[in-house]
Amino acid sequence: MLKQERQAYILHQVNLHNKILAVDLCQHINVSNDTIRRDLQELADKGSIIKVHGGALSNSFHKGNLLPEAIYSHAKKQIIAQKAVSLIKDGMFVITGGGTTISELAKALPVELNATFISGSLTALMEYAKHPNIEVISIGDKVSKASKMSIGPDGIMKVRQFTSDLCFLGINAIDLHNGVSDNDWDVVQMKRAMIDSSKMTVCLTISEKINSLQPIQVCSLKAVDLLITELPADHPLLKPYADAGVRIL
Amino acid sequence: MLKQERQAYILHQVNLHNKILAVDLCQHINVSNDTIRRDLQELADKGSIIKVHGGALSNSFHKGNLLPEAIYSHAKKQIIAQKAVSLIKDGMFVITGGGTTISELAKALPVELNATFISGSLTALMEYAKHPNIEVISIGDKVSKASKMSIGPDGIMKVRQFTSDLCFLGINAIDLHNGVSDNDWDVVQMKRAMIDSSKMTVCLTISEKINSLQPIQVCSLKAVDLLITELPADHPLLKPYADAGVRIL
DNA sequence: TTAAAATGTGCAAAAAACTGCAAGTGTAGT
DNA sequence: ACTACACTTGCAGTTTTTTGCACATTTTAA
Repeated sequence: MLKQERQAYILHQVNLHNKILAVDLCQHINVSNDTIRRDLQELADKGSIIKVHGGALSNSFHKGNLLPEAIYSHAKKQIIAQKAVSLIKDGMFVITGGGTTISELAKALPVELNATFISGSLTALMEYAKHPNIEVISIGDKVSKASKMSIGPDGIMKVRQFTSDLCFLGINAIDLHNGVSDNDWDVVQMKRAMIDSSKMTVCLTISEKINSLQPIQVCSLKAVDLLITELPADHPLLKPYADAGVRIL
Repeated sequence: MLKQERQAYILHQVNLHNKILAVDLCQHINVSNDTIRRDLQELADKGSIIKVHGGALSNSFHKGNLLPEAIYSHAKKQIIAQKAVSLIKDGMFVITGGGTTISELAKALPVELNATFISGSLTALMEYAKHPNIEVISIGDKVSKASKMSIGPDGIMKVRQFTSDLCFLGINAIDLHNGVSDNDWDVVQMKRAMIDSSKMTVCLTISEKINSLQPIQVCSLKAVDLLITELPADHPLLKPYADAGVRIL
């Protein structure tokens, strides 16, 4: 087998599987691993692949999969935010949790929107406060370091004083049997209070968290009025939830 | 599984769930926890994640969002912050306003300090929440767009429930006849409540604001226990205030 | 305070990589 | 045909990387 032929094969395999082991190539092509190593080195020098100890990775792994992974999921959250924004009408009272998805929601709010936003998340509040026409109400209490949220009985009591039109929660895990679940007891208490005090509960999550489970249940599926992901509403992954009575957006 | 592949997976999981346990990773990837620990260490060294006992956290939350250089008279405010920090002892309850000077104070707090900080300023709260040993209590109410502070009767009532050891206020104007003055009615109400509810009131300001006047009086000079500027305590500009009974630092 | 879990460190085995070298191959010019 | 030469390939010895294990230490939780 010719050198160029061999390298073309390697490149093909790498791009196909996103990775390749040097030992596998040795067996497949039946050449010494020295030859394979030299091929990988040349391809890496040309920038066609990324050579690592034990084999090689596709370029898309770093440049198209890893770094943009953050951007990619960022894009997903923007899609989710757009859908969520469409639910908010002038004059509404909206209570929200925290997290990056909610921050995206805050950034996506149209400037002409007149509404009142209630939250205990410092990051979310900062975003809301930048908007010109939105009333912002901060829920105060002891601030949780992990979640950058005010959490405690005092805050929960304050939340219960409101009756909001919408409750937006970025969620960490949801599955058919256990509903929405999370891993922070105090945050869960706050989320429950938010759900109880609003007419409609909307859960926001990227699809990767669908069908995952965390130790503490926030609420059952019945309590979720609407589920928003970056996927289209008729996506098969969401079908079971639609069947269980959750509206999908 | 290749090392880079593994680390990419870890990074993905961390960014997805905002946290990950080392033991879980061991099971998922099926390698020894030594390997996982080394991976976490490397990722943490690169700054991709934050390594903690038992696993790792996403660093996306903890990145600072204020550029220090953008703050006016940044160096002077750091000097002020250093002086102010020297007043805080372990176990104290400290109530603070907002503004860039207070943010500098927050950044200058020593990591080993154990104290409780109370504030209604979103920016200040964000800074306090980054510190490991500080209890943070958020005062909630309607958020003022201009000052990024929670302000209103509810918040004032909450402030009055505390008796703090120290009250730090960044001030906009101070002069001999009118004492401390400001230009935002709601903010002034909150500042008054903070002064009333603490044993000692400390005013922080850069020297440019000394001998200036704003429309609304916050408090008289008598109510100010301590005045901190970037100038040395015996500077002639401050002499009249010392004569009037204000301690200078 | 005590027990369990997690961490750091040193070490050793296995895998992989690097280096130099020699044998094989193909090409071009004489 | 034959030689010179560049190029490729495989081999052996050494070095580096990776990984798991044992043990002492630290941290956490009850």
